Amino acid sequence: MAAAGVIVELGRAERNKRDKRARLIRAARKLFQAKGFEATTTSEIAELADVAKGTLFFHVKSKEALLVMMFQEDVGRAIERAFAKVPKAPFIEQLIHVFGVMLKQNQRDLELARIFVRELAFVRGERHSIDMVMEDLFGKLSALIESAKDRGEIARDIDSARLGSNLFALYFSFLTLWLGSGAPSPETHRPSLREMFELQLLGLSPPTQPASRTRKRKHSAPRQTS
Amino acid sequence: MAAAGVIVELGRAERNKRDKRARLIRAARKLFQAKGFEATTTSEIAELADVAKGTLFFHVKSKEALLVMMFQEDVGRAIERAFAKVPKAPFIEQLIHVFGVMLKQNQRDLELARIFVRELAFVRGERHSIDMVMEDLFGKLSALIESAKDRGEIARDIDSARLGSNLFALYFSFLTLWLGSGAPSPETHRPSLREMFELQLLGLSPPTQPASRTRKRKHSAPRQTS
DNA sequence: GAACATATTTGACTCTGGTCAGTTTTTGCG
DNA sequence: CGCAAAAACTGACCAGAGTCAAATATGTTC
Repeated sequence: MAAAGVIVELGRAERNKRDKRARLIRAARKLFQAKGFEATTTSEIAELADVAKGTLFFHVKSKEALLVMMFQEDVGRAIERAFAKVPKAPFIEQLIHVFGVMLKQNQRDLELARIFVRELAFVRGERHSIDMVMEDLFGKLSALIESAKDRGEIARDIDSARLGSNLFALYFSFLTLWLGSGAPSPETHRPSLREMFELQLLGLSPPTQPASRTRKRKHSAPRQTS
Repeated sequence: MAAAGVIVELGRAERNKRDKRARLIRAARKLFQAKGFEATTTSEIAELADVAKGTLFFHVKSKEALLVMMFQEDVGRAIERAFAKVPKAPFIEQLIHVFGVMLKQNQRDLELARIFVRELAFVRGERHSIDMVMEDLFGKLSALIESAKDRGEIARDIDSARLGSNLFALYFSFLTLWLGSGAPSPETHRPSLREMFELQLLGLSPPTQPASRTRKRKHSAPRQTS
């Protein structure tokens, strides 16, 4: 099949099946980013990917699914990036850093982000993918929590996975509400992500050392808004 | 207008403007519940409401908006119901009760609930409505928290509004994830809503009384699943 | 390599959400 | 009233997502 001869004439034909999906996503990305989600038609995507419209829908369930796949890649990369250089700072600051990166990622294109989040609760069919990314994030979050335990910032008897999932839940709601009221910058009067995290973390520090119950402080962390 | 004569011939004509919207929502509800969201066409809704399709879109922005409005009513009512008889029990139980009612409400029709949640992050345009319901819920939640403070279950220096918003955030994420994996009953291995709440509430009790730091207990609340 | 089975591709076609120019109704005012 | 401006209404129309029967490519077996 890939022996000597025909290397030029192949055009559409050689690219094997596994590529198709990637090609479609790439085409979709380019168009979505250039013209926006609504303004891009599935026919255009198919054309740019050099396949017929029917083929597109043979590989992908819907236009939205395309957007979700594309975001999956981006979010995955954002997670890598975020965890690649977690600051050596109090746990709360590390959280703000990590989720700050995620937030910034979404901020790149509000329309797309909004649709992505919207579809999250929907993704029936594609069993894995989304869960993959989720899995990954949760794992890394747990690790972060574990080391916070080592530093004595968080009590040992707290379940890391559980705490990670709560923190993510807070982030997710914040993101949703944020996108819902479509403001590019931080936001209205709603509590900030930092405040939400602080409240969750309150009282999770170990009882060991002296002055363990440090609740009274209104805020405490150094600046660096979010 | 409504004097002696014409009472029979009036058909479409008398129902004044304020009714229109309600009529449309009622028609939509009937059809959505009978045939499902996708299967119902906007033409059908318009017909059942006895107006032209164009009129429907003059009053309502989109098919989805109709669903959201309808759910708004239902959710509002569910909140009333939930807070009408909050059990005289530990705060966590009260929470489970309240959000349990909400969850059950959504369980009535998974497809519709899914779409409702999906649109929540979107509702641009209709400034109020959704926020109204939100406002209401937050207020009632705060009150609940306040009385928990009075009972000494929660420290006074915790901001009620803030805690309420965190609890809601946890609920919202749980609901989204729950609907996302479309299981009518509780769910997979994901943490339960109760567990999420417990972790948030951990360490928020006042330092006053003895044995304040009750963390070690794995679970603690009396049964009554959710 | 013939004959059959299965997987992929295609584009004409359908169906429906949403629009819009034009018409009817309501309102405001001298 | 008479009349003009605004609001509400209408249904023919359109664009574009998603379908499907037929065509083609790929794989398998003897």
